[in-house]
Amino acid sequence: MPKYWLMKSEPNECSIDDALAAPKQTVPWTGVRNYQARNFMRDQMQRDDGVLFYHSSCAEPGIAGLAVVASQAYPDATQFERRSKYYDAAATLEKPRWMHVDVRALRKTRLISIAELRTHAALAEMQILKRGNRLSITPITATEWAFITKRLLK
DNA sequence: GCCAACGTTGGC
DNA sequence: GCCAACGTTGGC
Repeated sequence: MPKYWLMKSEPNECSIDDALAAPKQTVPWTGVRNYQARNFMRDQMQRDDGVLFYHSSCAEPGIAGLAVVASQAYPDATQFERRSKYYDAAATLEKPRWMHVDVRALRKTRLISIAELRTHAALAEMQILKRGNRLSITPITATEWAFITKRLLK
């Protein structure tokens, strides 16, 4: 069974356009430093899972594109790079702490703003709409995925 | 820039 | 293992 995910990216760092312009339209989802988000990637994500590519911390937050999971999880190289802002002194090559998958962008979509998402009762249970949500990777149900891709994006 | 909400840290 | 303090997230 395919799974579906919403993955937040700051367009300053990597927008849907940036991802589409990358080699093979694929970007390593580096920099996740939250255990819950890491565990989703490490334990649950499978190649070809559907991804809603979400722009966060920007002028127009919302779903900006569609993508797929393009690899199994593997160690995040930035945790070992002393000059990286994602450097983690507690991580070792033998015992990496942070893992990530690759994400392949499929296409840019119209921007479905968070405000628009909030107007649909069918989407009320999306974690991203819950008060205080900060998790950068959240699961999406098959029903939510269908609603968004077949109704909002048609 | 504000600030609520949440995760992490570290003293005890 | 508790919990106050602190840092971060992210929409507004």
